[in-house]
Amino acid sequence: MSNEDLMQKIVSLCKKRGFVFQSSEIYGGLKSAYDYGPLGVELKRNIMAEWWKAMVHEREDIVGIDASIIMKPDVWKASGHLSSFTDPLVDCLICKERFRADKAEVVEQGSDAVISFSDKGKAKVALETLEKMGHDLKRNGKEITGATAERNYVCTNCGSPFLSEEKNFNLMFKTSLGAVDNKNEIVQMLLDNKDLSKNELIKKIEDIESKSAVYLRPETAQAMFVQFNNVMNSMSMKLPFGIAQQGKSFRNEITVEHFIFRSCEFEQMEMEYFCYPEQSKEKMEYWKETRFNWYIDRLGINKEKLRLRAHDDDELAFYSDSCYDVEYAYPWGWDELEGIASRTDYDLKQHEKHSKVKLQYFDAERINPETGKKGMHFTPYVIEPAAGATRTTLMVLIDAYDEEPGVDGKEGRTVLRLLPRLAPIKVAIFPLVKKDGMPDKARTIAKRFTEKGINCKYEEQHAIGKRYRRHDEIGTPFCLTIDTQTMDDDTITIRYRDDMRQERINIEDALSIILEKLN
RNA sequence: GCGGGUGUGGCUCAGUGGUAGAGCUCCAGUCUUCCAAACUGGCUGCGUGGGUUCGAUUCCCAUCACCCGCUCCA
Repeated sequence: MSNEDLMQKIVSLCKKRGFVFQSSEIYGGLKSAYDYGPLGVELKRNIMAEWWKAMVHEREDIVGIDASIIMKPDVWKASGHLSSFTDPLVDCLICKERFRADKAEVVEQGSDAVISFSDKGKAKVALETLEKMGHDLKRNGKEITGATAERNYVCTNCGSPFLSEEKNFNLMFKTSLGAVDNKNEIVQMLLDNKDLSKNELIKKIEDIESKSAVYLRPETAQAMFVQFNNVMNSMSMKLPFGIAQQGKSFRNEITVEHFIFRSCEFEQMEMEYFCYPEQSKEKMEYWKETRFNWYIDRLGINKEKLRLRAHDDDELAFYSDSCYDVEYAYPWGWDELEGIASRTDYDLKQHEKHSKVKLQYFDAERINPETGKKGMHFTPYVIEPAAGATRTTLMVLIDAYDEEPGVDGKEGRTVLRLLPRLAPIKVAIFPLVKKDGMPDKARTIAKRFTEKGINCKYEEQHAIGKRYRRHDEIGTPFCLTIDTQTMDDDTITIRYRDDMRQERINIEDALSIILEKLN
């Protein structure tokens, strides 16, 4: 099976069996937006619950929060997202290349511009385009000359000075808080300033808009820095300690791709681990190992398909002193699942600077080198394991997908070999046939599972074989079947998804056997 | 954003300038006692908007979405 086929099959299975649907499908769909169906929501929640269990419940040193998605814009000014998330993008009108104006090589305004192409043919086509635009230029082989640089940069690809206007592309979703409509104010400003240039007017409109502008968070991390004091004080946290959060984040991605892998609305599982500066190296080692192993031990992912990759120096954000990505071998290649970044004391210090509120830790035992006495305030360093819940869900589906060919003239089957703990439905309970009191008996048994918090599904339609195969396809690890013998001696058959093996067991034992296999 | 491809019932696909079929699924019934059984009957569709035409699912244009590659990815 080719990799492209695999992705198509996953996407198709997701829709067919109720894992993931295209958002707003009946209206033609919305780019990069997906809805989780009845089984998808179970799977995603199970994955996120595993994370929460491992990162919060099972640990003394980490606590969770659930912050609001919209925060005061000052947060994003301090974090740097407002400025660095805004890229001035320009399109080349000749070669169609899109590039960042601030990253283009600087040239002298008014100097001669040479537009060059990889071959004569492309140059010829470009010359025709330019003629249609009303420019009379000369072509010499692969190059076109005679144009003048109108700005202090030209196209990074072909050197053309014929460019679109700079468009500010903000990676954060902007909206406005409050029911007030500022259109009147904008119109009045325009009427009052008819003599201003276009750029000056844009600036003024932005000023008006910014009064009510708020942003959807592009990451969950900032709330954990902003609430540092509240969490530390209310929970009496002692260094090193962590704050964890799961939730939706939003980014106006330039390119969205690979189904739910990169989408504008996505879900994160992030944790900020605060520590003494001198501990940060050791904690980095600890977290990258811990997080890597989580995928193997707690999600049951194939070890061979996971790797830990250190960022090159040129990949590192300026405030970060080291960063590792947990990557998975997706059908399209190795790609990111989680980033574990050492962020130094950058974030807390930024917020301290902007909010004028001290975001520091007080250690009563530590000797302050300045005074030589016990007791010292300082800004902790932070290690941030930031995982994508959405892409983890996709990865789990891909990793679990398997097809078995049919043997002895029997139909082949599709199996999701999910770890039982992650399966949307843990147990399916069937009456062998729909009569002789079997349905009632089966329902009674199903109730005993749901009462224990195990997601259990009763089903009676179709033939028994079809029910088994359908549950293989959605990853249900156990099927229990009630037959005539059950009515006599209270035994049932348990059928295992992975090898289709069947065993006859007592009803009384079913619950404990399955509970054991779920842990 | 660029280039290429795709869009036909729930799924996978076929097909035609005269409003469409198959397999599977689904629903009802008969029958069925363990791995997608059989039989009978039934529901559901040409992504959207324009244009050409007597007539468009088919041709043209636009648009939306998805896939592949490039670009981008704090």
